[in-house]
Amino acid sequence: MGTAYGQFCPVAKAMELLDERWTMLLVRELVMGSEHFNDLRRGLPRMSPSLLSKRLQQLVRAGIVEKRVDGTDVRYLLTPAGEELRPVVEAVGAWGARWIGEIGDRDLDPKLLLWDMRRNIVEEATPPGRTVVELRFPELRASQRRWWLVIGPDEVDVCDDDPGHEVDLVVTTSLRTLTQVWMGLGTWDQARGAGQITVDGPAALRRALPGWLALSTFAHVERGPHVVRV
Amino acid sequence: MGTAYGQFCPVAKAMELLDERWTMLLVRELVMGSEHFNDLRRGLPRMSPSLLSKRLQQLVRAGIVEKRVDGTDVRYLLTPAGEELRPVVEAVGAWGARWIGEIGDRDLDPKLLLWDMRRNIVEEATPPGRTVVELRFPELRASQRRWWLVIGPDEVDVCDDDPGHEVDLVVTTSLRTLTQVWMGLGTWDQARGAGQITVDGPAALRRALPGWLALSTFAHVERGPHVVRV
DNA sequence: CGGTATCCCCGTCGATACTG
DNA sequence: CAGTATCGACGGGGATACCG
Repeated sequence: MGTAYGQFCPVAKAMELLDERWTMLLVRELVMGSEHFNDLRRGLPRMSPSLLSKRLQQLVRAGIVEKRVDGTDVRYLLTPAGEELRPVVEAVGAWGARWIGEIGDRDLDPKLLLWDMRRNIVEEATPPGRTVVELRFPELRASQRRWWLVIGPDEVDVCDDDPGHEVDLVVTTSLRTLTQVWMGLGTWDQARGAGQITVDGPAALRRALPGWLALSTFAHVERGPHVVRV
Repeated sequence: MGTAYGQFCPVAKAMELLDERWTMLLVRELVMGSEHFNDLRRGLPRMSPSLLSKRLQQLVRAGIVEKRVDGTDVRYLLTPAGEELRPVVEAVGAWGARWIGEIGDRDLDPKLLLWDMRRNIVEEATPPGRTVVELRFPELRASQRRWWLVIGPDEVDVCDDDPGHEVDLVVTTSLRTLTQVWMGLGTWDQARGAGQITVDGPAALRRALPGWLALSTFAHVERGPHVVRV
């Protein structure tokens, strides 16, 4: 790992493992349930594959992650020690949600947002059969303007080009608005009331939408004054 | 801070502030109550003063630390946002105490151990007047072999050379044993029973010692299998 | 899908010295 | 006590290409 701190303190020893760039975010992805290399990549799009590979090896060596190979299927699973990092990730995320000020445009990413949303969709609350939701961010450049969530009976897909299915719901908003709603800063209904989100489609589907589109893990953290600059 | 992650996730935004080397340990020192530059240095002896200065400035800019200058007196205090990092430090330390395997010889440091002990001494439980405890680590080289804790009526001093006062108690042990007791791996009495610690001096003082020499903040964490290698 | 290999730059950090 | 100044190396990590 990084150079040792030369301290016996448990905080120091733990941070020798955790303070390298990307490591905590990788642990976050594992805690959130991603197991495959390319799924981890989707949650960490700015991390190079070689660095992801290196970090995974470090965590395996440390005893935090188990690499389970089953034929062609490779999974990275948290060991019990790794699973117990969940409270650490939660404490960090709760602090961030509570104190970090407004996020910059550089931190908005439609692909990442959709991927996060995908992970939290409440399958039991989705309509039977297949539901296709199109998301439109008119302010973005063409290649990032339209996205599709294909909520099948058994799985959810995120597409950045038209999957060809008939669209059931069209959500039009700004990327910032949807990100903020997802993070729990203002509610879906507030944003709709303010005209910042419009939803087109059958009334039943529109009403049901907030029921299965669960928000971020940290959406319900009680907020502080958001004074921290980062 | 370090390069941005380009993610809106609160974990990512928080780690942009916290994942640089030394930062979490500096926050630990502040959470533990150190306020002066040179006190912070004592808790972070391998950190260069310029880097400490830089990190403090970063934390001040971020809104986590307040630099309060009062004449010649300079103090670094946690803001409310910084104070709320305490649960993060505790989660990290608890995880480390529970899972990190045996610490290496490189992580043992008598000066740091005594400084940590000094901070946790229960002043109300110390004997009235001045008590001088000499600690002996026979296995260390001469310059690190003898230490003195001078527990005055109002303050506690750590000395690495003879303060000249009459010594009330002499504790002889190995640095590793004392560090492990301090961290909660085995008790004072167990170590004494095993002949790994001897205490010489008046019986009343010997009996009282464990009462005012409080252990590490993380000594009472329930331990796991200590399988993590770092 | 699941990674490795390579290359090179730039920034961090460590070391040391020095000052008000 | 409370820091700044300087400087060099080293290696982390970003980018890119490529393989099984």
